[in-house]
Parts: sequence; C-alpha cells; structure tokens
Amino acid sequence: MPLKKRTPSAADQILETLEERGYRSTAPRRTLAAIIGSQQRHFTAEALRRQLPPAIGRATVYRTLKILVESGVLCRVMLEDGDLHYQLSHSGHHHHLLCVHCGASQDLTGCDIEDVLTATSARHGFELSGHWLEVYGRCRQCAQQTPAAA
Amino acid sequence: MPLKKRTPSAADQILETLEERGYRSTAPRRTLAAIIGSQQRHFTAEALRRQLPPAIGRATVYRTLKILVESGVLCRVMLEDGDLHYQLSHSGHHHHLLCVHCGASQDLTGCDIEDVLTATSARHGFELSGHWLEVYGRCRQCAQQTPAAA
DNA sequence: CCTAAATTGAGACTAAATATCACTACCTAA
DNA sequence: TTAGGTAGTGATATTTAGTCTCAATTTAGG
Repeated sequence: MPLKKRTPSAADQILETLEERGYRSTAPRRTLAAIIGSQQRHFTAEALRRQLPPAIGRATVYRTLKILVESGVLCRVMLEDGDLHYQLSHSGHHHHLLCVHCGASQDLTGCDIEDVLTATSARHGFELSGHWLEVYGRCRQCAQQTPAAA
Repeated sequence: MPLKKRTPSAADQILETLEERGYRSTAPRRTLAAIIGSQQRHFTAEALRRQLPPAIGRATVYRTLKILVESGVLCRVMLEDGDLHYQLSHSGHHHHLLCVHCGASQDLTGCDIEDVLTATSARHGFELSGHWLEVYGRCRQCAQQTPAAA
C-alpha cells in the first residue's frame, strides 16, 4: 500500500513553486513539470519540446522555461560551444562542473570564487554585482575511462 | 613632418597578425581592421556591420571575426543578458570586469581564479580543461557617479 | 602578365527565440 | 454552481544571429 505523503517528486516541487509565485496550475505546466523533473541531464529548450506532446506550443515552452529560471527552479548552463541548456537548480547561486565527455554536471560547492572575485574587483575599484562562471572538463568516471584523451 | 615609423595603430596590428598567419591582405579586411581598431567598447557582429560600407557582405564580417578570435586579436565577451560581444584582446587568457552601466571593460589581472578552480575541481575528482568567466558590476567612475543606485 | 588559390558577396537557409492575437480554461466571488 | 474577468495558450509570423553555397573576383607569387 503506497503511502499518501511521500517525498515530493521533482515535478511536484516545480508546480508548488509556481503556485507560491502566483502562477496558475494548468495542464501544459503540469506536463512540462513532469518532463522537466524526469530529465537526467541538462537540456535545451528544443530538446525538451521534442519530448512534449505536439499540442504544447513553442511559446508555452519558452515562457515556462523563463518563469522557472526566474523562480530559481531551473538554472541556465552555457556549454563550451555556446549552446544554452537548462537544468534543475539544487541550490541558490552556484556554478557547474560540466563534463564535456558525457554531459554530466555537478554543482561546484565549497568554493571561494566569490571571495577571490570580491577582493580582486576591489583592487580594480570595481563594484561587483554579479558574475557568470562555467567550468569544463571531464568528470571522475570519464577521466578514468579515457586516461590520456587525444 | 610626420615620422615614418610610429607606434603601429590597432588596425595595423590586426592586419599584421593576419599576414603572419598566412591570410591575405584584402580590401574588406583592411576596412574591417580599421573599424575594429576604432571601437571604444565591446561590440556585436551586427553593430560592427552597421558601421561598415554595405558593400561588405555579412559572411565576410562573420568570417573575419572568427579568424580574429582564433588569432587571438579579439576575444568574445558574454554580456549579462546573453548577448555575445567582441573586443580587442590585450593579452592571452584573461577575464573581464564588465561595467553594466557604461559598457566599459577592464581585464581582470593579478587574479588566482585558475588556482582556485584547479584545487576545487580536484576535490571533486574533476579533470579541468577550461572555463568561462565574466564579471559584472560597475566601474570606478560609474560607482562614484551613482553611489547607491536603486 | 598569368594563374592557381584564396577570398568575396548575394542570397538562400537554419536555428533559436520572441511577438501577436484570437481563443481557452482557471479560479473565485456571488 | 456558475459566470466572467484574467491568466494562459497555441498557431503563426517575425526577428535575430549566424552558416552555407557558389559563381565571380582579387590576390600573391612566379
């Protein structure tokens, strides 16, 4: 017998956040939330759309993605080739270690980039307000599988 | 009487770099070099094109920009809104302090970001191969002019 | 001057994203 | 429970940014 209250799924959390922000719960958004919650990797808007029933219009996909980024549910990830991807955001401001081999990404935690930037900016008389950082390389698994990639 | 050998202009330096790399000196490239050398701020491909005689085709502009980035003459700058701009590159790998108020940019020097990233990545078992960093804020002048911007 | 190869520009094309707008479906106040 | 104002939707047109193709032109070098 399944329990009534389980750990809320990613999709549920997404919908909840939208409601908290005053957005209506609609059928397209529920579908979007379910598919987004099921993504194992960062994804593009168009890749997402391909997984959606064709009845859901392009505009809705882009509108919803924008809302979700503003709401902190998703974050944007810039790939090395300039492709803009999205992925579930697990925390507040953070950065990504993006594996260029398998496409996995880990959050960069325990990192004092912010402090370094603040100090360096101050030295330039610069009033820091934000930054954008992506880190590319190979994750542990991929690095082990192909030790000295050409 | 003007001296024969002056400090070479930015445009001359651009053309020289192209020649060193085996690219031919052509009229369109000379025009491009002159206009690029005269930019006071980072610029988009299309903004550049608007300053060019219409006889120079779009393809040539983009081709030349690509060559110049590969040659290290220009570097790409990603603005906060996702706009891709270009600007003259003054050194090798570096980062930018981008003023969101006036559009000025300074190179970020004397910064040990690389070391921090290397150490942090290692802690995650991540084999670092590259990164992308932009820093946004207000330059000294703008910060002074509007001390507590809303 | 001649020629091969590099370069060019017009324009077709692509991809990603936004804008428009009539229509629909939510949700709440009655 | 329903009515109706509004948020939301989707089809479609449009924009933006850039790439591709290819015939014609220009360049560098002998």
